[in-house]
Amino acid sequence: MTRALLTNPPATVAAGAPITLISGPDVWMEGDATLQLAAVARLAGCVRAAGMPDLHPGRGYPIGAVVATRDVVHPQLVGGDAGCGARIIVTTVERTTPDQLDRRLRAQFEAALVDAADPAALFAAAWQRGGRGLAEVDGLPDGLRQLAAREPDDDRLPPSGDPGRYQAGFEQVLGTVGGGNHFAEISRVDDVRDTATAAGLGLARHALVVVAHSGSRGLGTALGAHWGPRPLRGTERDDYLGELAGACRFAHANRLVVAYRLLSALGALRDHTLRGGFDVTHNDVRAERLDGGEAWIHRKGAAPAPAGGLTIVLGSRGASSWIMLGTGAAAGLGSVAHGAGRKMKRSEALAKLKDRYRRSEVARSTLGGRVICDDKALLFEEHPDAYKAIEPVIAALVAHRLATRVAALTPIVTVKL
DNA sequence: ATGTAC
Repeated sequence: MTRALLTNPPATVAAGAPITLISGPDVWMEGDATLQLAAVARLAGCVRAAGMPDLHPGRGYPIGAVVATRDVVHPQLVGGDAGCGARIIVTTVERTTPDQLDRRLRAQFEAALVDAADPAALFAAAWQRGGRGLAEVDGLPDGLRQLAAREPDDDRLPPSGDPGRYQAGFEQVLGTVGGGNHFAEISRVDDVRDTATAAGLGLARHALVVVAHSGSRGLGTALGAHWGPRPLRGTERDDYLGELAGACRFAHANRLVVAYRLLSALGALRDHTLRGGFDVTHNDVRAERLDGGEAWIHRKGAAPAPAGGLTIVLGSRGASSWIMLGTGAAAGLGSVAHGAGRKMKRSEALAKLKDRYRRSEVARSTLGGRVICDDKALLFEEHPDAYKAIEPVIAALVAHRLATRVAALTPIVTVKL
């Protein structure tokens, strides 16, 4: 059965909803992950499931999966890191002074954002309007407010439910990266494959791009704890979706503040040094068209890739990220992988790599980039060796026509503070 | 992934 799952083109597995596995040559997939995907396809209301080439085992449910349901929504298929995603902003800056940049990055990420702003107003702005909301909050740095004013409003359903349940202190985490695979990064455009699309983003070879990969931090965990592991229907489902909308907007605001901090350290906050950018959420559930009807599309570690939509597949500090252009292909449920995907569990990576590398080696990547991280365990847990190779993942997405390549970004400095 | 407890 595992062998059948790993065939290419995609295989369909009996029992439960049809599953499409987006795999290809040299894409490693752990058997446990495909078993988890098969289990997901048997959940209440499930009509389709897709495994992306970064599929790997999660807690109960796999990461790198897209699950379509009718009527029922499963909060567990979004996970505790609800609203997590990636944000990029393109600059015209080409040069940095490494030591000065390190100092500036530390200063940015170690400073408190909220000192001068009213906490309740800050939380409400992020929950209600995401990054755009920060433009209206008094007391925030001018550069951040100007960056926020450039943001379009979110087109998803408006937040509802009870934000009062969650607003105790979460504004404190706005602008923080978090742990695990989250990072803030300055990277360089080193390979442009689609010049027209790249030009639309203002993206030119050698230019520096800031990348923020983070989520709603403790807020998503609180949401998951409140709603629990059961399927939701009717008004309960709608209340959850309203609160998820708030958490997703909060996560978007968080990534914008992280991007602001990177741009600030880089000295790229002026109008003439800023180009385009975009933000994608890869842990989410939303209503989308499917087979002529509407379905709830759950994404857990899968980035939306609608026809003509920009998206990003995140590399590691030892591998490039790829900006891609979606096709909206039904086979992938309008999605792509969110990254290379883990090859080793965190505990396994720590145990194996501690003996393989010195600590001075893990703070530097094979691509010449630097890592700013004070957590020794995290340096090993998130080492590039703990991840699959990115190139076969991108090649599989292209071969299955889920997206096309726009440009590759090579990490220069990765911040995990 | 996270905040907190062990």
